[in-house]
Amino acid sequence: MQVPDLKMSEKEKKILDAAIAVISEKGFSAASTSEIARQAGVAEGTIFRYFKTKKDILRGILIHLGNVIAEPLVVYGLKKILYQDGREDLRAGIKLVLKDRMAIIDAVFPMLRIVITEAMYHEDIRQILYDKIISRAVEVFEEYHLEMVEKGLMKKEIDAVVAGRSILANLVLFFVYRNLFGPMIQLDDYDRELDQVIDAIMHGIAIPAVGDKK
Amino acid sequence: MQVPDLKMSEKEKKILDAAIAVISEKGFSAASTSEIARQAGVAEGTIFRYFKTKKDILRGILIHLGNVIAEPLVVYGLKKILYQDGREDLRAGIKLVLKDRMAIIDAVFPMLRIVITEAMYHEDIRQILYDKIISRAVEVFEEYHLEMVEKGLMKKEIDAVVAGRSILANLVLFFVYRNLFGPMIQLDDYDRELDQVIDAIMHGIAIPAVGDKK
DNA sequence: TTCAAAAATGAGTGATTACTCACTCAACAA
DNA sequence: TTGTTGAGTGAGTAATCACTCATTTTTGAA
Repeated sequence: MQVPDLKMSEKEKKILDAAIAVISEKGFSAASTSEIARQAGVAEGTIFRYFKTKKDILRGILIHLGNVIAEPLVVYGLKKILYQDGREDLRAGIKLVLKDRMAIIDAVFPMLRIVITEAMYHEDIRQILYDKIISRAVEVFEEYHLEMVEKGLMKKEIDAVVAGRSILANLVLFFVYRNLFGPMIQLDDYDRELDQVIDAIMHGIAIPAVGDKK
Repeated sequence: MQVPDLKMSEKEKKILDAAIAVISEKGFSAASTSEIARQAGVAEGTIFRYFKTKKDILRGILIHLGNVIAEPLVVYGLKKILYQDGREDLRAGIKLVLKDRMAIIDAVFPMLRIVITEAMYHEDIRQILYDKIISRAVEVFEEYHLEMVEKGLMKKEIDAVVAGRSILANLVLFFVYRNLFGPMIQLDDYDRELDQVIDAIMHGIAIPAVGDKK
């Protein structure tokens, strides 16, 4: 996925694209500015006209992710589910959105990999990640969750954060299992497994005691 | 958490401990052998008597994780749940085990962070991770899952892999949310949130349709 | 106590790093 | 045509890197 324009010169876009590619391949520390320059087709000095330091390139990637990618990844499509009433519609809607998100994650994975990795090591990166993406995602999901509780489709006993995290968690590990460990395992039928994942998210993995209502 | 002995000289242990500390702090590429040596209290040359290359140190950490840490992280305590019959016992057992796992993850987090990060970038590391830890974990959980299905406590419609992944996923994101983003958020009561997480794992976040049995 | 083998050392090596800066040159104004 | 500007350049710089190896220190059997 290419970096779209946004008050950004052609050169700057080229450099960011190259930086994402190289850093995602080797990791931030192992990626050299000389290789980024080569990949971008500019002189090494040019990079430092647009980014004061190498770390500024990382910040640029992160801000870009927040501005351009976070919105479709988090918000887009939720409304589609939000205004369904039937339970089967809900399930189908969730499936659609999850499939869609899998595709988006796939497309922006290089960028995500960089951000996730660096967030594990640097509190300042984590702070930006939280401010630009996570807090916004929580906000959006809280609204959605409230709507679902009012419709009697989601449990009010489970907080929005826990519920949202459960969805995200299952989605992420589904992705990791398929895309990172895919070569090592015998992959099940995608749709069948996704159905099970949704089942686990919606109704859990345990059999409820007889007579239990919730 | 310190590296325990296992056919390992005092020096080698010291170097591994220092390597884990330094690499976990800065990342593998940014960690220098000179700093690892300083932290270990040995000369830089000594490191290369025990590890042929820097990458061998990483391999050493990974193998150590597989040999010593994976077992308690994955297997230990499952039997405690396995031989409970009551449903409330099951819930309490899961809670105990999850709490215990949170503590273990906390203790080995430096090591985990290194392995997870490098696994994201290198297929060969991923392969070792799969062979030494994941495949073993799947094996253990499959046995547990089968037992639970036979007791009528877990759904047979959801595969062991999906069910186990759901538990792991919720546990991991619970940890990440609390320990990495803890400073940025207002933390709920730990036990209350953990109860909700278990609820989400066991019975899902959606309200089942009236008349539904599973 | 003696001495050979093993372990440990740290200065040295060539390669690579992020970053600088004196310079080039295309584009436009006067 | 001449002068001015600033984006773009890439050789240069000091620092740092992983790794080597000649030398010193430690060890333990005789």
